[in-house]
Amino acid sequence: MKREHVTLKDIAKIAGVSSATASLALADDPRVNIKTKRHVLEIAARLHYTPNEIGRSLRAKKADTVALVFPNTPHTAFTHPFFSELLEGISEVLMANNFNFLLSTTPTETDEAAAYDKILRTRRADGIILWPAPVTDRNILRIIESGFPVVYLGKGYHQDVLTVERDDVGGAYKATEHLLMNGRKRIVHLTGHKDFLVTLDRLEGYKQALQDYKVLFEPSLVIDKDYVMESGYQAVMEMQRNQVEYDAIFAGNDGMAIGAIRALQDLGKRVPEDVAVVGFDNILLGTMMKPSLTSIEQPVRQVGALATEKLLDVINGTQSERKANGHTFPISY
Amino acid sequence: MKREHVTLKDIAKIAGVSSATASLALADDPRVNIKTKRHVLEIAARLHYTPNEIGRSLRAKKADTVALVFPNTPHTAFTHPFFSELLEGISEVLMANNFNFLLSTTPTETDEAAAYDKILRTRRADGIILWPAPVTDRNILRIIESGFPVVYLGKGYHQDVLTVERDDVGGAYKATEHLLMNGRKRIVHLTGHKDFLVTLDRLEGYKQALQDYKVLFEPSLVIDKDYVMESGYQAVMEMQRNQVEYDAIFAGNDGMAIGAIRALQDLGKRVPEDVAVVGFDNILLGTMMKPSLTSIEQPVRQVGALATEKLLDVINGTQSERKANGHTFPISY
DNA sequence: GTGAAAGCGCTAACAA
DNA sequence: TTGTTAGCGCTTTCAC
Repeated sequence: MKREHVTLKDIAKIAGVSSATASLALADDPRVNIKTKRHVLEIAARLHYTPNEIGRSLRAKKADTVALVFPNTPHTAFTHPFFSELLEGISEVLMANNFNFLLSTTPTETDEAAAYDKILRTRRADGIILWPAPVTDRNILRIIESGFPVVYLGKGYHQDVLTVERDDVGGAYKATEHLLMNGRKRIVHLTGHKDFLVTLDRLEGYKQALQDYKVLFEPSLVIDKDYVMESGYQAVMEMQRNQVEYDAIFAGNDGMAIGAIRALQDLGKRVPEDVAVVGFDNILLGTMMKPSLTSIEQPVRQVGALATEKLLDVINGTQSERKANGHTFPISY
Repeated sequence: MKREHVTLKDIAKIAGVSSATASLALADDPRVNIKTKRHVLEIAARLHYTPNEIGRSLRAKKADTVALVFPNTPHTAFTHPFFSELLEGISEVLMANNFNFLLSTTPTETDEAAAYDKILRTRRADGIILWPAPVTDRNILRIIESGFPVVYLGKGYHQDVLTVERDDVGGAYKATEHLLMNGRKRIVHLTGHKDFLVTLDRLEGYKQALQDYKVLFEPSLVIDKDYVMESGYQAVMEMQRNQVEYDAIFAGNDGMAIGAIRALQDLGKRVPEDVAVVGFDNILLGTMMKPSLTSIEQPVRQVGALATEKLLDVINGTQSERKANGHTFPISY
């Protein structure tokens, strides 16, 4: 018993006007007679008329929709700790602007190209928010060059792309500095996937801090991991087996930090007395742990919101589309 | 330099056929000559043609899109621990079926009605997945009665609605039983918002277990809270002030459990020796805490996936739309 | 086997 | 001030 949908034509017919007039009336166009307008509006309200956006989209050649595209692989998945915050920031702005929010995930990274293309060509969305891709990903360039409105949530590796990024180098510098100022000398750094720029940036910040504080950088203290909680745990266990000596850990994200702390506890080491640990992201759960997790705050929600605002500007033509438009968020801790 | 879009007409013109034939060729219709077909397909591929889905939607009167609607309020927000898992389950099924995923949030619960209506009438989506609403919410009924394909992620309070729910009573029963079997007698229950059915169900399971184990239910041991980590912390502190005696806590979710554990630790109580704590949701972080959090597993991802599959069945007409279609997920721990 | 034409719901240019 | 017409891109009869 699916009710047929009430359309503009229905309204027009009942009101005894043409659909053009009805359309104008609903758009509150000054040309249409005030009485007719009221009449039309009254009928529309009574029948709970809402314009079919598909029809409107086809006509206007825009979808009033923004898509977030990202691969749903373990390390960039939904379960990524701050992913939900990002969604929240994006969603807020979109809803406030009466835009729709399309979520597009791909099972693997290689399918990403297809997903981009699809969004691009099916015209289901007017713009795309891109999740940071591996630096090796060449698809990004294609999208950017297509002229389609895009905002990239990371460091732009193309002059013309709109970006919103965080100061990962600076954040990592602060984290490391914090440990150095507490007198730590042998600071382990647990990295994420090395093919992400974020990872390289955090490593860079770590190195810079060491250098500024005249502590020799020791490659053996950098453990390549993958942003997963379990890896933090394993890293500590591996170091135990390899008899690595260290008095602090700077983890590439909070997940690894939490895993590391757990491992340290299981080994009977005291945190932070024996080993101090600093994370990155400042997820809420860190504050409730014992010991509390020291972490670098990531303004993820604001990143999402700002990225969306900038994208909408481009879509609405409020802003010149192709300009170096990078914006770096400061990171506090 | 926004490139104009390549349309079916373009393909047809270049191929030297009518757009009707081009359309049939692309749909692999047997009527069209194999040679023409190949020719058309070749050109389409070369020009990277993808049908405009808006046009197609308008014609077909369907959007190939499913919307998830929920209020973005603190306790049902994105940051809800298992929210991301739900998204993942939904997303997986939708992408596999070439459906689009629309995320629709509302700033307040009262705006939800508007959001539903909008989705319903703008025809942007063919079906809706409904986040569990407060039992007091009357909007749900309107949607259900509208005949629009809907699946509700909770206990149906309408005979005709398709639901996917979890066995919250049973889960809470198990959690409480676990504590009782460990010899605990004075078990505190931290509840979530009382106007959600989940909350009432968990309370019910708690009561049933007590009864079955011949432990007197004591209303003063039920503390009304709101599923937020901080509240778990506060609850313990309040009980301390009020000199409530207890030897176990069954928290309505993991967040409150984690908060409670932290408070207990701050008060110098040992977990689980002095006070045993059981949570609900089994979020990943619980396993990395020290002490590890005992929790009731929620198959949230599967709930999302199943809900989506059932909804697609309804949309595709694979399944009779209006039938008692409840499905209860078993909960393990 | 192919093309012409109609129409999904909407809006905008143009006429009246 | 209102109506007529056309067309966004697509698919689907119905002729040929």
